[in-house]
Amino acid sequence: MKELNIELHQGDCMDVMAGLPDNSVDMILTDPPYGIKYQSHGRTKSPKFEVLKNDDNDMRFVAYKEMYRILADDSVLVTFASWKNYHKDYAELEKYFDIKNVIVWWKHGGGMGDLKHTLATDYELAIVCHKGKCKLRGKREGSVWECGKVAPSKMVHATQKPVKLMRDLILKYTDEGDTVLDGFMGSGSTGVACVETGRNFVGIELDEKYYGISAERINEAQTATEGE
Amino acid sequence: MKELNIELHQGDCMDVMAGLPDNSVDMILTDPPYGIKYQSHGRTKSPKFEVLKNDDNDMRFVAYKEMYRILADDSVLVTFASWKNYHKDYAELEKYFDIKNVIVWWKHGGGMGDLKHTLATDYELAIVCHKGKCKLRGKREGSVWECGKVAPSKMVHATQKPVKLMRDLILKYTDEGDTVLDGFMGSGSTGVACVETGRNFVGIELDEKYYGISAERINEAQTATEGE
DNA sequence: ACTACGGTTGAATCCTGAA
DNA sequence: GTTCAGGATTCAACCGTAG
Repeated sequence: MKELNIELHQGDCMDVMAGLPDNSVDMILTDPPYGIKYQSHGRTKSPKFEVLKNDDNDMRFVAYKEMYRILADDSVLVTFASWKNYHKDYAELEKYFDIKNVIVWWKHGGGMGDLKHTLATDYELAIVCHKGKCKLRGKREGSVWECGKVAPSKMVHATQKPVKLMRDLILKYTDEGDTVLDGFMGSGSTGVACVETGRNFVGIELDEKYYGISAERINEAQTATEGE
Repeated sequence: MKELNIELHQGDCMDVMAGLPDNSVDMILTDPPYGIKYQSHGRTKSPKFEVLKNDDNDMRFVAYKEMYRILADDSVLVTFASWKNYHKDYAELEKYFDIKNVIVWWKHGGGMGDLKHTLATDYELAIVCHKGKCKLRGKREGSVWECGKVAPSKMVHATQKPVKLMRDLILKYTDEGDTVLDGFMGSGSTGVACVETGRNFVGIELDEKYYGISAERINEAQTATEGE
């Protein structure tokens, strides 16, 4: 396999993105904090994961604008949302992009909270934003994608996305050798998916701990795919 | 089975709702025009169905406020949306209601449009809005509901919802003998589901033709369930 | 290869009290 | 008044281990 260009940054995504040229990446696939101060596992005492850094609306909204500049024409930005913050992200993204699809990631499995009065929320939304016209690779598909979530014992980040889901998205919107950007790496699933599918990757993470975890996971994926 | 109270009105839903007392219905289940000037089957010449009447944002937004008044405490309004207008409805409904869930109705099967550049949208969203606290009947459930769509050959309305879907929603949020309101009847599926589940029904439809179709379908359902 | 069983979990929600 | 933080609560599904 041709050698990939993997470029990781620890720091604020606005600072790092400022150094990236216009129209320079072929896809942006990212999962910013939703602005809900999510405390994983409902525990405030000895939580498994800390509350996320950068967890406010303005942060990601400013980033979306900068991402539009960096993204190449005829490419997509895919960003995640829950039904509670979706309407805010939609209204913001609509200013720059053509929103052409919203994919429902059906993750199955229970929810939490007041289950007498509310249904368990077992999906998240992926907003597909076009800059120009990005053609879809592979076979024709619907907008509800079933994919199991990461097993709790294997979780290294509170809101970790499955590599399989990221891989499917990358395969749908890019070609081999393209470059993918993730401004909020978290656990680094996007980067791992890039390595597995032969895409170059630019990853940014503010939190030192998660930067380290991301780098390690991506490195492991590179070792695993060597000699293929 | 106890005799049901079925009350159908042909006219503007604002006019009819003005005559309904506060807190007088136990659920509102409705599917207003989405404000996207939907022309069924992509045809502008000799379309199968005409462009819907009442198809603008303001109409349903004003109606939502009036519906809040009519709805009893500890009950829900369930209204449908697509991902394209969801953010507008959400922002409006949030002013009056507690939005507690958004159900994804996964209808399977392809959509239309530019399939080289967009995925087929094969779901719609049902926004569950609480006035007070409405408890859920039956077993605990997730938020993605699979239900096949109405066969094209049996369609009598451009945006017709399956009776099964409406029945499941009614069973989840009401008890037998409760009263359900639909301010935008369309094909009358909500009314048919009420008859089948033993709920009283108040239905309103502006369009004369669809009012007739609704009345007929509901009437047939009543005949079919007689003697049960 | 499978099944059975028990512990753990969840982009949550409610309530109370402090600031 | 209103916002914010902490602790209790939730249960079907999933995971991991044993047999």
